[in-house]
Amino acid sequence: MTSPGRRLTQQDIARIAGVSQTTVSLVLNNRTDAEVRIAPETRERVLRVIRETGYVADPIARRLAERRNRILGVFTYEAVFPTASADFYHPFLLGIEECAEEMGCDLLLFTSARAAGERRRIFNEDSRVRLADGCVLLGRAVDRDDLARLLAEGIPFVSIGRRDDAGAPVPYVGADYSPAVRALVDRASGLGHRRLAYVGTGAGAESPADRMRGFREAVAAVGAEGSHVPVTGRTPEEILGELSATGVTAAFVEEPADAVAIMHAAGERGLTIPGDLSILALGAPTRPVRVDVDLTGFRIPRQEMGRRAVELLAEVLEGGGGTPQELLACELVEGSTLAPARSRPQ
Amino acid sequence: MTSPGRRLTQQDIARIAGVSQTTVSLVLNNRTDAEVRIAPETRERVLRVIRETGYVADPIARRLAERRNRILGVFTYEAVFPTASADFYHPFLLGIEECAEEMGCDLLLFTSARAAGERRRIFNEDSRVRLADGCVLLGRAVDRDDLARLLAEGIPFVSIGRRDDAGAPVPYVGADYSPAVRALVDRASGLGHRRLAYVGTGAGAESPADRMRGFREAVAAVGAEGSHVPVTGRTPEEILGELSATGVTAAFVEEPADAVAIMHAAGERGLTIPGDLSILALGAPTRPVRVDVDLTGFRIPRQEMGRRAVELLAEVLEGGGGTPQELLACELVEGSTLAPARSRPQ
DNA sequence: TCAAGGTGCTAATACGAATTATCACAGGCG
DNA sequence: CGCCTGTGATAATTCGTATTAGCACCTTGA
Repeated sequence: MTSPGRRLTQQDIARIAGVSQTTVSLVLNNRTDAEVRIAPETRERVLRVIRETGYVADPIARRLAERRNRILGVFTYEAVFPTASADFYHPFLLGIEECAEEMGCDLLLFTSARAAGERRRIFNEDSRVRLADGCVLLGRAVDRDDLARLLAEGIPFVSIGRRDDAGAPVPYVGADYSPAVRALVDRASGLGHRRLAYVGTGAGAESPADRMRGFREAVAAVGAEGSHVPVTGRTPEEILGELSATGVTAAFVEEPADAVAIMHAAGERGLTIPGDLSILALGAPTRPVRVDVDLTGFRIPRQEMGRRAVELLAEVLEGGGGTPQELLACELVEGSTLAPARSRPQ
Repeated sequence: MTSPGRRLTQQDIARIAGVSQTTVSLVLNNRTDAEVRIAPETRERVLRVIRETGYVADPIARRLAERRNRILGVFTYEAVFPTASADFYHPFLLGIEECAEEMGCDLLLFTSARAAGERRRIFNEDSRVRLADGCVLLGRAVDRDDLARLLAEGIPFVSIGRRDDAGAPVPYVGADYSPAVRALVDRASGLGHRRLAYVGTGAGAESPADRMRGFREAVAAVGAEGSHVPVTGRTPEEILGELSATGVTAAFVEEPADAVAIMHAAGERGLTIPGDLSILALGAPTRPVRVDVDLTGFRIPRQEMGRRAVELLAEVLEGGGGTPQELLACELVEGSTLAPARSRPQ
């Protein structure tokens, strides 16, 4: 059943070949430096024994001798697999996995970091963050204190999603929301929309703040009228009501799930989209939702962000020294929920 | 600001707490043997330093010295996250994650196991399978040689999905397809269906073979007529054509994605489901597909299988000695694609 | 004949945690 | 005073591989 006796070691090979363990190691690693010389016939003898015995180096010991795991940690505030957020996280993880695979690294999911019933924390009682060589942080909102501590303790990490400074600059790869929102506003403006609204929180974390900033700047630049319609604690009907009441013709909705809900509400009211109201979706749904229309908006390059995060982490681990910060462009999505503003009696 | 160069070791903790590395190790492992005595206040001091520094034992070193590190490996032949198979793997991973969490284990995804451009192999140049205490194998088809080698080297593992012997019995937890398919055949037979077809490969791996076997046995038992309609390289229209031509009234479709495609083809031909043709789906879709009908068939207990695999792996690690092999029952799904056979002119 | 230089290999050690074998120091007793 | 016992901690060693420093031997050249 189990392999007979002990696992073969370099020591065993050395004994059989009549050389030292060092020599075996040198031959195995094919070291041909000027410093190290092995007679061809000795090398051949060692190789023969290795071939005959089928010896394979123990990866554990090998990694102990190097100083790294080749393990990358992935920390998410929300659970990785459970269904609610799976759709949102999935593309990031896809990119992370791809890149880790290419780099020959394994991924460690910190699935155990959950304080009972509580929100996850990076530093809980027995945090295993240090278990990996470095880690990738995933999550829309990241605890500021956690970030500060990661920085202070010099733990190599890269955040997916832009983060404000937390005592020091945070390494991140984010989506470049501002210009993307600006481009949408330009489009809407070009189609005659003059009363625009930002529908969403527009604050609370960096990414909504970035979108809101892009919105404000663009509205100012094109000389349109921009309002902010909050969503928390309100029904789609109420939101739609406010949009209609204030004569908004183009709604820039932070969360696509809200956009879908508002569209349904509009349908029930007899309003047509985009005939009566244009809807622009600012990103990807973070809540599970059945999207049955082609929302105009932009695509967050999630997979690319995942990939890039791992690449940057690798650089950090190589001792690059700097604090990488990158924003990746979002690609505009044509969709069918933006139309020319209907000329209407003022 | 810690120097980001090195990672924290027990030696560091020892220095800070003013004790020896041995003491730190003893405290960490909560050794309270009669042989080992640590003064409560010393223990507390060490624990405090550990808490403050967030020290975590290096799993590699641990695994080298001991033979456990509380890390469970998850090996998949296909990538874990990519979209094509995500929906299929997700429930398994969910179960695995849940159970691992309860056991206080972390999960290590072997994402690095790919030889450039090739299919993943468990044993590549420096296989990291041994990095974890044991591992769970996931994948519809598993390489026979890999299994044999895992067995030969005595690496603890449990396969999700039944596997044929590979030199020796393979530990697994699988879905009990045969009886599930048999139950569906019984149902169809009870509703008057006499010409049944198995639509799918019915071979190539254990799970299709099990379904096919269940189908054949059941058909024989109820004295119906059963045929095999292959799918590889054929369009849904062609398949549907063969079903019609041979007078099949109930199609047992291995892959739900195919079932959906066949239903669409039927719709275009003016055939009604289940009026003209009953469709039975044998499991869960392994390809992404929009399932807009309630397929009659059975549910593979994927989450439970994931959980159970981890539990069995734990038993194996405890040194249970045996080779656990379990099949979990599939739950029948009523659905709406099975109806009484239309009495039709022979 | 002995220093200089080249060649081929090995002893020693590091890596980080776990374990075994001791060791230092009380206090109690005869 | 010397012996014993219990307590609390540590030095030394182990796991298997990689690396560094250096040793022993041989050839040259003066």
